[in-house]
Amino acid sequence: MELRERDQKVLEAVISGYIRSGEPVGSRTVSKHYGLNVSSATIRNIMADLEDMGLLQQPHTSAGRIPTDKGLRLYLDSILKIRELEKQQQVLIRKAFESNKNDLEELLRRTSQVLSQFCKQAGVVLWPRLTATRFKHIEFVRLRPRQILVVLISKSGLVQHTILDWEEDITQDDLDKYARYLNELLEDAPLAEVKDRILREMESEKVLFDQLFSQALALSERAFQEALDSAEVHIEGQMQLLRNPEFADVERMRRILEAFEDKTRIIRLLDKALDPQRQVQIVLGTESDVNELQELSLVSSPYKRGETVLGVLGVIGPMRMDYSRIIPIVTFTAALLSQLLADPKEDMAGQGHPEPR
Amino acid sequence: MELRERDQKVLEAVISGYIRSGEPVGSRTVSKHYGLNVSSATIRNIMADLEDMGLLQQPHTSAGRIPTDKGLRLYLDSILKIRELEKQQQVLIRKAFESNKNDLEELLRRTSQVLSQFCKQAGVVLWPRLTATRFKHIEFVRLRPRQILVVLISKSGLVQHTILDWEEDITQDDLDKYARYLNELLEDAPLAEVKDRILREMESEKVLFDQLFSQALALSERAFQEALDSAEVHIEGQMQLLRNPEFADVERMRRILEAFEDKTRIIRLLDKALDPQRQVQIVLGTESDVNELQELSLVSSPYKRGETVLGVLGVIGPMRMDYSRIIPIVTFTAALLSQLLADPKEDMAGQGHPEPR
DNA sequence: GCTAGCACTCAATTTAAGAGAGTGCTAAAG
DNA sequence: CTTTAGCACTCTCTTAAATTGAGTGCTAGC
Repeated sequence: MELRERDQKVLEAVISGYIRSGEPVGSRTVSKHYGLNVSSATIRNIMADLEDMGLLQQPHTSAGRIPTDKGLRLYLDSILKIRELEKQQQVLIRKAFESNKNDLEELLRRTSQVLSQFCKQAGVVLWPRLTATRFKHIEFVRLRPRQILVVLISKSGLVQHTILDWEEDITQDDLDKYARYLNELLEDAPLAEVKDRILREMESEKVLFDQLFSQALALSERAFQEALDSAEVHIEGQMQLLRNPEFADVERMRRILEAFEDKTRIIRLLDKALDPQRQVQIVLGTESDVNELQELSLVSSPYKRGETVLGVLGVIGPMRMDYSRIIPIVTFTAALLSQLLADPKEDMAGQGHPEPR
Repeated sequence: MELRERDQKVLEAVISGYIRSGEPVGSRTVSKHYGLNVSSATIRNIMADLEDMGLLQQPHTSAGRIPTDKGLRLYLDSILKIRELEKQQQVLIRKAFESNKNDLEELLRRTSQVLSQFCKQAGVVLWPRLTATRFKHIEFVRLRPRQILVVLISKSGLVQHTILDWEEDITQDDLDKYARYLNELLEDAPLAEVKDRILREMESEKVLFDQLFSQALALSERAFQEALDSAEVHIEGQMQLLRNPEFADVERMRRILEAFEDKTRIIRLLDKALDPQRQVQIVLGTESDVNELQELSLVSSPYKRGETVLGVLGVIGPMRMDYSRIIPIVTFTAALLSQLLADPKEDMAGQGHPEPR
């Protein structure tokens, strides 16, 4: 079931017409405005064929056609040609990043704002996986008896804290000792390897006979467990979605926005999109397993430092998005963010120039 | 212009009818369902009087009446009697707090969830003002040359961090010394006084001649400046608002929800409601200066540790909320939170039992 | 001062009629 | 065999008119 050149053209015309207007596209419109020199009747025949193939569908008899998911998928995979982002837009986006606070979290929040603003949809940024960064510092603070606050800082400046309930009370002095020991032991270690390193250390003789060290390691193990599992995502401009006419129905919109409140779903979705191989990935809602997001679609791109993928960023909008406009924005933003991250901080695996202390 | 008993009754009937249904309430309904033994014609006369007084209004001729802001205000201030929350509900709310993680931030997030869930509106919690808590720990980490990450921990377990750009490079060893010095100097100090204490210390002779100390103080001053100014608010269940039929208009709803995205507005609103004198405060949107929230209303209550007001929590919903149900929930939740906070951590001014180290 | 009754108003709902967009099919032309 | 013109048909959307119903204000009588 191969598509001939002309059939592709028609599919493309229907899809881009639908993306522009949100309305079903009829044969007349296609024959007139998309430069195929055939009559509307011919288009109708082709459209009927495409419908048989499951690429188009009719909301009702005597309406125009809209793409099915399958049709959209085909369009995205093999018809749409992705251009580079216009220079002009590039400049604007660069400018939006200018008030560079050097604070990573700030930078990521800004990124999601930029995405949302330029794409007029919801912008999402999945926080860097801690496992992709390097250890910088750990600190224990005794909040009250048997309760310890652990602050973990990655070399990139991400700060994570957890409160641990510990069976046994530890004085602040001891905690300080633990921290000094661990800070030395783990200096500059990739966080992904930290747990291994702790386990290896736990087995070494030196530790086996030192109550202090072994407790420090046990403590840090628990701390890292909590820290490395956690994932965080920042979503900006969800309300832009309300601008899309297809979400005029409040009840439906409410369900969708409620799904956004539980971020674990979004994280799951983004996690799936974290494929370092591909520069851009598009997940149609129907392809995901998140029921509430069926009618939406995600355009995402991983961002990296050097060769290491840190996280993903992207845009969530209605299936009917102007992909030809949004894809370049997303990939450009991802590249720009990667560039901003690469520059002055060396945090990535395999390229550490440990700084002098 | 005094209201007679009966007039009050009618006002109350109209308001509670309107709150229940969201529709204008007619004279027949009032005379039938609200146990005043007078005919609808009499009610009509009274309603006309109340309208003259500016307490009621008609959306159009031949519609029933709805309260004006003034009428609502009068109702809230002098007619509505606030009952205690039903025992049954109390138990449910207590239960919702049970998985007590001891983590303050977690607790506050949970609180806003509870508020949103039980009130079926948006729940908000203004984070404790750092100035109301005590100093626990400060830590400096040199991220890269001339860039320092400051982590500030309050005794209650709140963690704040900022990145400072410093003119001059400081080694991690020196930073550690600074931290030790400051941790000793500021031990258990109320954060509100910390800046004073730093300034005083800066003038003392001991420091004047010690380059190290003076830089430590300068650094910490900048850090505290950033930390103490920041305010944070957690909002949960905004989407519940979409459930209210008066927000069926997507465009209007979008504007409101967009206002939520910029939290500074909400913070300003809550800040105004932070009156330690009153157990519960109600701000009608029209009384606030936030344009986007004109159609909403806030029911809030301060929460404390001991006698110190830490922050505010509350519920944001349409003006037409079931205040008689929501006010008890809000005050109860505030009291419960205060109780949960009071118990095992001693962090409040004037009652410190500093823990042994 | 209260109430029954009635004329009147206005929004919301229902109904009917068109208009418009688009299709599928057929038959003729290329 | 493919393309095209033509036409009947379908279905939605818009508009206007008619109807319904809730509610009011006013008046006159109790």
